[in-house]
Parts: sequence; structure tokens; C-alpha cells
Amino acid sequence: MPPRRRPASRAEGPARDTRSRILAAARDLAVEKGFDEFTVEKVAEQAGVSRMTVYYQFGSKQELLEALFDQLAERGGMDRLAEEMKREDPLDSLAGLVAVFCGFWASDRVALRRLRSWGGLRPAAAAADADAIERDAWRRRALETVARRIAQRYGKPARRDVKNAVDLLQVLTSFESYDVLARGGRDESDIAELLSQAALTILGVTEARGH
Amino acid sequence: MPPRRRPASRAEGPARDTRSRILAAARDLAVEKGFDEFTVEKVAEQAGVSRMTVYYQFGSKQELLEALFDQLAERGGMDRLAEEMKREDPLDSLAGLVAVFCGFWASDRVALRRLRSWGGLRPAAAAADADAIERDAWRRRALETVARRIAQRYGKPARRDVKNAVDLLQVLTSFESYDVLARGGRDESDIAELLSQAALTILGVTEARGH
DNA sequence: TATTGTTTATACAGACTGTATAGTTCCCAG
DNA sequence: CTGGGAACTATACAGTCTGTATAAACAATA
Repeated sequence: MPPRRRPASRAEGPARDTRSRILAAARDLAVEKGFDEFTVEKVAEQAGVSRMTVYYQFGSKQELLEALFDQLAERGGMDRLAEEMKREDPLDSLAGLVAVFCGFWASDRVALRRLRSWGGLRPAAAAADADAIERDAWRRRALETVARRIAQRYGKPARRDVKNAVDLLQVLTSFESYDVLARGGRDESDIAELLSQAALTILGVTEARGH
Repeated sequence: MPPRRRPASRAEGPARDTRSRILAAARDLAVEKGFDEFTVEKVAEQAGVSRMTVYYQFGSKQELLEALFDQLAERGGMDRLAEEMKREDPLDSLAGLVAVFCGFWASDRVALRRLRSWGGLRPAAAAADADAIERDAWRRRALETVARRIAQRYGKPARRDVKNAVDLLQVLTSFESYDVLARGGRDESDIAELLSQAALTILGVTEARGH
């Protein structure tokens, strides 16, 4: 039998404050320090809580990191994404998507990089692949939908090129791409602009449009 | 005084066999297992050597990983790269570069991913950025040179767009891009083809050419 | 008041890194 | 052949970190 499990209700009750304080502390620590210094002890200390509480709330260091990742992923707005998808002109949707993605990546760039790195280390190859694919699936689905709409309305890209285009869009809008560009000194809006333009180029829709 | 340092000659002498056996074992272990199981103990065991020997040769786990990274980075041919740069038509150089990069990434994809992840975790933010930039500098320089030559000969991209184009090429030819595409089920030549085409599109040089 | 959920203190087992120290084996120069 | 040094090994140990166990303090609430 598993010795003891997490408290039953993790989304409510007085424990919620503690959980969020711990998560905030974990985030800060992940940002400022390397993962060498990311110990349960220090997270607890920074959260003003005992080490045992962290284990009580999250069960293990790994689960704490997963919760942290979930929190970061959640905050980046699925809602804004749905909104952009509703635009009449799919080219507007595309620009909107790129902006949303960039905003998400920018919101916690350092923490995200650490967590993605951490994810790349943990499991065996197959599981890591599955994780990574799942993690980016929502982004791909949105891009696919928009690309299809654009193909339908503008006749480009050709039907058989849509998959290629979507693959490239997925690459361009990935966190890693954002990170590379940000390292080069560009800021968020700059990157969004560059990527939007590149996306149009790749789709073959290059004519300037009015709005 | 530092207690004891690495043996003076690390590129010669009878110790070379041991070093390379350890590095090979480290590589294998990094590929098959996660980094949880990547302990000095297990590396030593897999290399058929005692744990102390690993410390004698490399000094620390971190230095072992750095040596492993250097070895992987070295094997991917700087020489083939220089060769591609010599081609008469810079468009051929570009395709050649993309192929070289893809070949490099493909050669040890899983190990590279682990090591890159590991690099993303270690140091504080600033140092990590510096590392990452340095690590990819050679790739960027090559892309920059080729882009300039293409601009000069083909008039595209426009001078003020070269930096944008190079940034995008850097993104497309990064390991992370390759990894994303490979996860999607594409093989090396497939990816090289896709990326070459995309590079041409981004540079604005799209007409079909004879070879 | 009794119960239940939450937090804490303390203690401990197990694993890993890194250091210290001394011993072994092997090759090579004198 | 011999002495010395380089490479390797065995053992032991300190320090840190994770995770578990256990019991106790505390709070809210039924």
C-alpha cells in the first residue's frame, strides 16, 4: 500500500494558500537559481513553511515540479486563444495566435526554460517524446485549423503542402524558437512581428492587406 | 590548494583508452536512461572501471558531462561545413549547411537533447545565456555569411532584411527545431529537404534552379 | 467537545557526490 | 634489473539531498 497520499482536496480548503505560496516560492527559486539549489528544503524556507509541508502537499519533488509546470501552462490563456480563432479573416487569427504564443512564452521565459529542460532529462526516451508531443498538441491543433482556413480562402498553401507548412509553423511558434530569438536581444513584440511575417511567407500569403 | 587535479596529459598516453571508454559509457547511459540513473557509479560500471577512475580522469561529474558534450560537438564535422561554404553558388552552400546541421543533430539526437537540457538547468540565467549563445555561434556565423552572399548575388533578401532572415534561419536550423520535426515522425533527409525549402522561401529566393 | 484536516519537529534510511589515503599494477628510463 | 612515476583501485568518510515514519501541536468545524 502506498504509505500516505496527498490531501484529498487540493483545489480548495485552507491548504490552498499554502500550496500557492509553495508554488510561488518554487517558481522564484527556479528562476533565480539553477536547479542545483532547487531543493525541497530551500523551497520550503522561501515559502515560510516546513519541509514536511511541501511533502504533505505535493508528495514528492517531481510532483511539485509538475504542479509548477501545470500552473505556468494554465496561466497562459487558452481563452485568448479561443478568441483569436473566432476572427473572420484567418490571417488575423494567425497573427493573433502568434501574439498569444509569444505572450505566453514571454510571461515566464526563464522558468519555462528550466522546466522544459527538466522535462527533457527525466524519463526514458519514449515517455519524454510522448510528454513533449502532448504538451504541444494544443498549439499544433490551433495552427492546423488556421492553416486549413487560410488554404481554403486564399488557395495557398496547396493542399498537399499544408502539413509541411503546419510543421514549420509549429517550429517557429515553439518556445525554443522564441527563446533563441529572445536571447538575440529581441523583445516580445519584435519577435511576434518577425514570426507573423515569417508565417505568412511560409504559407505563401505575402500580399499586404488592409485591416 | 586544490587537492589533486586531473592528469597532466589528457589527450595522450595510455589513459586515452580509459577516457574514451568512460565517455562512451556515459553517452550510452545518457541515451538509454534518464539523468536520474546517470550516476558516476553506473558510468564507471558500464565502462568496466572503478568509480575512482572516473574522478581521477575527469575530476567531477560536471566535467565529465562537459567532456561528453565537447566530444559530441566535435564529431559533427566542422570540416564538412567549411567544404560546403566553398561552393560557387551560395544557394548550394545553404542547402549544404542545412544538410550538415541535420546530420549533426541526427547523429546523436537523444544524447544531444539530454545534454542540452542539462545545460539549461545548471547555471544562473546570465551564464546560461552566454553558454547557449557561444555554443551556437559557429552556426550563426556560417548562416550569416551565406545569407550575405545570397543577398549580393540574387538581390534578395533586401539589405535591411538580412538580419531578420538570419535570425529565422538560425531558429530553423537549431537542434530544437530538428527535434520537434523528428518527433513528428520525419526522418533526417525529409527534415533537411523541408528546412532547405523553407530557408529559400524565407530568403525570398524561390525560383527553381538547375543544379 | 470530538473529529478531521493541516502543519510541524524529529529521526532515520538510502543514495549520491566528492575527498582522502593508501595500496596495486604496469611501463619505462637509468 | 631496478627505481620511480603514472594509472588504476579499494576503502572509508563527510556532507547533502530525497523520501518515509511517527508523533505531536494546532485550527476549524460539526
